[in-house]
This record gives sequence, structure tokens and C-alpha cells, in this order.
Amino acid sequence: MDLPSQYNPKDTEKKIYQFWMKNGYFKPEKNAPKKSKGAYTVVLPPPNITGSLHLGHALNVTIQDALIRWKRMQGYKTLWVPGIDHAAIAAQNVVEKNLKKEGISRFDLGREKFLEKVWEWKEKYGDIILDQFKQIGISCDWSRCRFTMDKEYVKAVETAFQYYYEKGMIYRGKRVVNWCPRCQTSLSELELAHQEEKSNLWHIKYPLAENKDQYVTVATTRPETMLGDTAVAVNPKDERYKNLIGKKIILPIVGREIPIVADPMIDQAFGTGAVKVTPAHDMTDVEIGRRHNLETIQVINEYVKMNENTPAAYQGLKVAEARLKIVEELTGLGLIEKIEEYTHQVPRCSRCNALVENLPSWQWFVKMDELSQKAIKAVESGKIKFHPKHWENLYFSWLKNVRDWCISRQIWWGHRIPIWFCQTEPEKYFLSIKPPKKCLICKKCQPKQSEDVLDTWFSSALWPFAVLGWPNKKAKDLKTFYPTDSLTTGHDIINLWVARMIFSSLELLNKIPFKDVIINAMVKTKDGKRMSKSLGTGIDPLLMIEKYGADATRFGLAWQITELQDMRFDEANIMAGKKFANKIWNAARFVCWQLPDKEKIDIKITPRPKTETDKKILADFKELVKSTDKLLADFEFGKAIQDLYHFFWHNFCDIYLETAKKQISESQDKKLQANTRKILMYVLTNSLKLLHIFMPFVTEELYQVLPIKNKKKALIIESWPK
RNA sequence: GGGCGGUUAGCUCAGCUGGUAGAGCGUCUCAUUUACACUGAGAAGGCCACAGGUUCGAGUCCUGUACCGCCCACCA
Repeated sequence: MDLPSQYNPKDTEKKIYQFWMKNGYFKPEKNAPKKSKGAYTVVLPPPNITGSLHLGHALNVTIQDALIRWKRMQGYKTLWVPGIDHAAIAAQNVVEKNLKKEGISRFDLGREKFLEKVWEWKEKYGDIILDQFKQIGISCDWSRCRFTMDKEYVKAVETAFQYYYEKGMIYRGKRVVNWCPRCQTSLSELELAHQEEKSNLWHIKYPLAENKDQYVTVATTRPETMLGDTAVAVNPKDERYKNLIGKKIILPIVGREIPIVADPMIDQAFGTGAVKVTPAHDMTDVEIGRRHNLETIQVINEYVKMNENTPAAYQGLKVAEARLKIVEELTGLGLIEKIEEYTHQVPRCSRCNALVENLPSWQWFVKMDELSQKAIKAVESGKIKFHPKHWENLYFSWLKNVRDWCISRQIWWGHRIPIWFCQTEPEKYFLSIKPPKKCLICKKCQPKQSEDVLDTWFSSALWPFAVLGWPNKKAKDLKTFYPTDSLTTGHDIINLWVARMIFSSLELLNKIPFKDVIINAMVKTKDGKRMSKSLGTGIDPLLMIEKYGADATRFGLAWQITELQDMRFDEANIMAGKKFANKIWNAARFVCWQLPDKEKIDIKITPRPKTETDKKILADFKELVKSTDKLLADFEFGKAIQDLYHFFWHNFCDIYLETAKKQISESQDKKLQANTRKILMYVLTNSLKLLHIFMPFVTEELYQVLPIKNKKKALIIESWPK
């Protein structure tokens, strides 16, 4: 046959991908031998509907595809389930931003109309990112593609909610939560991004009730919250304040009498050692308040303005304005002792970067004590392993100190909480998955459903089993493919997502969701900067595919995989991948030329070596198969592809091919000639199998044209060499 | 404040249980148009962040320091 002297990825990739799809090789029903070795399952971490492809995705799916293709060729019944996440807050924000351009807010539209807009957006953009994944060549079973808000998935979410609710693990409570004033919703602590901010530490004198000339000086970064102070706390061991404990203070401006309490949580060394306690607006103060039965006075509302519990002059002021006014007023009263410059971390919304406020609010929570214990045990016992192992530290440290999970969000896009409130007795409520015909409390009123939706991670926590058919216990996929085998993801969502999948599965199915968690490195720029669109430092993998081909892109990424936390992306590796694809192409072209017309060679039979060089290459290849299997089993993808590269380029091309030329053209020995051809074909074709998992397109294309005896229809379903 | 990564050739990175440093890319020299110039052969290039310690011997183990990065945290 006539192959051009250069491999052309563009022509090949589309054609080959369609060929695989058409033949259903990505489906487990069609890709396994009759006697399969069992199932091997992976679920794709579902990208957001707001997302566009970045190099992190490309790296992530390259790993998963290598594993899936390896297992598939080994004779496992492989399933890789793709899908998309509805990404509640993130998606809602994007649509809101678009509306804003037209000068419309979501409140102008109303809930139903707004949701229609989000659905429109989802229909339009939801599949784009998955189409991009296809260009990388990943072998997901697209017929099983799922969305976290499709009908069956909603059922899984409702079932999980009902389960927790009926077991008493979900409760409603007025708690101090992280509140994003921009998104107008509560956030979990994992959805915060702390940012350093230069501010001041104000030292404020609080006069004693019994003698107004005596003061206790408190140090605070948030003077405006003093309007909600209900105590001053000091450390019980603090000699400076010992005799003041139990005495009263008159809160300046407000005039309220508040106690001085002793709490071991107070650090004597910080500030003045005396702390104002605002149980409504500070997470620490909540604890202190609880221990000392302090009143909670909310002074900031959800629009971060001072509310009706503050003096008239403050009501309606924004927090920042109130701060200035308070400091001014205190200065006038001579109550500011000093102002220190102070740099500290302030919480911001990880979605919109707005300053997050702590305020009391009615929310729904999942009790975490039992769940976290289960999740901890599963990893401690080794049933679930992280790779690299050190990431287990991060997992444990979160779970061991975890707070109850706030699962309600005050947004519209998401799974609405299936709780209905009685209108006669508005404090009472009941669970109902379907709209109830009548109120189960008073039997008379038309109950109203909770306005809240669930945290997006509540639904993605169910991902590995929900996509396989849970809660339908008879679901065939669930039986065949669950628990899944490996999960590949980034370290940024170990607790947001991985931990929650683990305890959800343990609680709801009494099974682990996967055995191995592969944490891939964060892809950074060559200078070690974060890749981001807004900074202009992002690199679009599609551009790499356009320039060098999908195989080259995968090669370049896989080449750089190590156990490091970050990886500095170097385009040179992708260029090397392109060269390598071409090298493979030409090696195959050369081998074809050596073969007489119409001769097909059986590659299943290992040829016998006749020369030292023959012996060496066959032994090296055998060793390569063995070590590649070991490396893949240990998830050492970078080393695996580097070894394959080295073998193919140097051992096979530089040495064996050159020797083979002599053994064929310079020798008169017909048997030697024929045997050399066999070895050429044997090593070449079997190398293509090994390389296929990283570079699927070029290897498949060549497999299709090589003269192989008893050839299968495709390399993707060929058997892995032994 | 705590924890976790990292610091090895110009660049991106390997170096497992300790024995005088490796790969890819880049650079230089030569070869060749005979599978591939997206080629072949070869070469140069590193007091392995720093300071101590253990050892016959340390990039590799221990202690500490510095710098870079990430994460967690109730110093208000």
C-alpha cells in the first residue's frame, strides 16, 4: 500500500472516531470478549455546563482513557460513563450575567421564566464541552451520557434526600452561615475563597457598668458588628481581667448592658486579650455564645445592610458605611484607644468573589458525624486508596473536623427541596416528593414548597451510582458495574466531591463508590502561574490538537504526568508527540515495504529469534509489556509512556529496523529474511497495541492497513500483548 | 498559626529500600537524501537550594534555614 511519508492527524482523527462510534466499541456490550475478565468501570467527573475545555480536563481524560483502553484490550467489559453537571450557582450566575447585559435581573423574570432561560442555555451549551472531549479521542459510552438534572437523576436526588430526612440526618435550623450577598445564598465553607486584605485592628474602650471611668479595651477588625455584641470574653487564666469576670459592661452607642465572660478559646496574646462577642455574625462567637447562653442579635441583613436592630442612624447603611460611622462616633466619644494596621484573610465567594458575610439564617443541614466516620474508615482501612497517598491527609483533616453540611441554597437553578410548609402553622412542614394534594399538617391549607434548592454537590455526590441506575436496585448497570474501579480528578475537589461521594455511597448503598482515587496534577503555565482565561494564561487544548493532533497532545500531557502537585505545562512535549506519531507512522511504512505482496503475518505467534539482535528485541519487548503493565497498575502514566517511547524509537527503530535492513537485503538466507519480516511485524503491531492507549488514532489507522493475519476489526478491541 | 508539595543540566522533569547523576526538548559537531530532516551518530552542559548531622560512603536518611506554590484554621 502507499502511505504518505507524513502522518496527517486531521484526516485521520475524525474518520477513526466515527468508525469507533459506528461500531459501538465504547459500549461494554460490544467491546468485551464473550468470556470477559469482569467489569472495569470509570465515571467521568462531569464538567459544568458553564465550562469550556482546558488543559486540566485534557490531562484528566487522557489518564482515564488510557486506563479504559488498557482494560478493554485486556479483555474486561469496560464502561466509561460521561455526563454533565448542572452546577447550580455557577450556571445561574452565568445566565444572570447575560441577562444583566439586557438590563434584566432574575427577579424581573420570576422563577419559572428564569429557569426556562437556564434550560435554554443548557440545551445550547451543555454538550459543547463533551464534543470537545470527543476530539481528544476519549472512549466514553455516549449512549449512557447523563445530566444531573435529567429525570432519572432527579429521582436519585429525591430518594437520597428522603432517606436522610426520614433517618433524621437532615434538619432545619437557624444557624450562622456564610452568606454571599451577590448570589443571595448561603455557601458551605468549601465554597469560600480566602483572600488577604489590608485592614485595621481597632482598639475600642468598653466602659464598665459599675464605674464608667473604667474600661475594658477590645480589639476588633469589624467595629460595625459591635451593635450586635452580647458579651465581652476573656481567657479565664488572664490575670489582667480575672477580677472583671462576671461584671457588666455598657455597650457604647447602643447602651446595652452585656456581661464579661470567661472562655478558654480566647487567646491572651492576641490584641488586648479581650474580645467582643457577636454571636450573630461570627462563627467563633456562635460557640462562645452557646457556651454562655448569650443572646443572638442580628444587626446585618442579607443585603449586607444594617437592620432594624441597630440605632436609627445606622439602619439601612451598608456594612462599610456603618464601619466608618461607628469609628467616627467612637472617636467622638473618646473610646478609640488606638488603630493598628492589620492584614488578615477575608472570606469571599468562590463563584463571584463578593465579600461573604456571616449571618443567622434558616437553612437545611445534613448531620456529618456518622457520615464522616464512615468515610474516614473506608480510606483508613485501605478499601479506598488515594494516589499519590499524601492526598489522604487533606481528606482526613477535613473529615475529622467537619461541620454539618449546609445543603440549602437560596437560588433557583437546581434540585428544589421537597419540603412543604403548612400555611396555617408556618413553622411546620413535611416532606413530599410530589406536590401534595393537601397539607399533611393542618389538612386544610394549600402548602407551599420550600423556595430553596440543594447544594450542587449534594447531587454530584451521588454521581457514580446514580448514573448507573440507582435508586432502582434492579438496574442492570448498577449490578454489573458498581462499585466502579478508579476515579480520576483534581485535588481541588477532594473534599467538595470525592469525600461526599464516598460517604453517600457508603450510607445509601453500603458500598464504596470506587477503589482508587487518582489525583492528577494541576496544570500550570511554564512559569508556574495558574492557567486562567481572565489572566490570558490559559492554553486551549483544542488549539494544541489543531496544531499537533490529538495523539500528540495526549502524548505531551501524559509524558509530563508525575506525582507532583502541579505540573508546568511545556508545549515542547506536545511537539515531541507529533514527531513521535510521525516516527511510528514511518516505521510502519517501512515494515510494510519489507513485506512481499499479499503476505499476511500472524502476530499472535511469537517468532523465534535467529540472530542476537532478534533475541534482544524480542526479549526487550517482552520485558516492556511486563513493565508497562506494572506501571499502569501503579498509575505511573508518565513513566509508562516514556518507556514505550524509548523502546519504540531507539530499541526498535534505531537498532532493530537498521539491523533488519541488513538481515533482509544483505543476506541470501531466505529463512532469515522471512523470519526477520515476522519479527518486524510482530514487534511493530504489538507495540501499536501498547501505544494505542495513549495515542489511539495513529495506531488504529496503521492497524487498519497493516497486513495482519486473522486481524480483528479494530485495534481498540484487540487483545493486549502478554 | 498548622499541614502538604517543590527547590537536580538552558527549559520541563526522572532518580524505589543510600554507592561518585539520568530522560525529553534545546545547544554544538558530523553524517545522510537509501521508512522518517518531524532523520541518524556523537558531544558539550550539573560542587543535585543552603547549613549541620548519621555513615566507609548521601541528590537519596535525620535536624534546621531560606525561597516558591498549594491547602486548612474560630488570633477576634
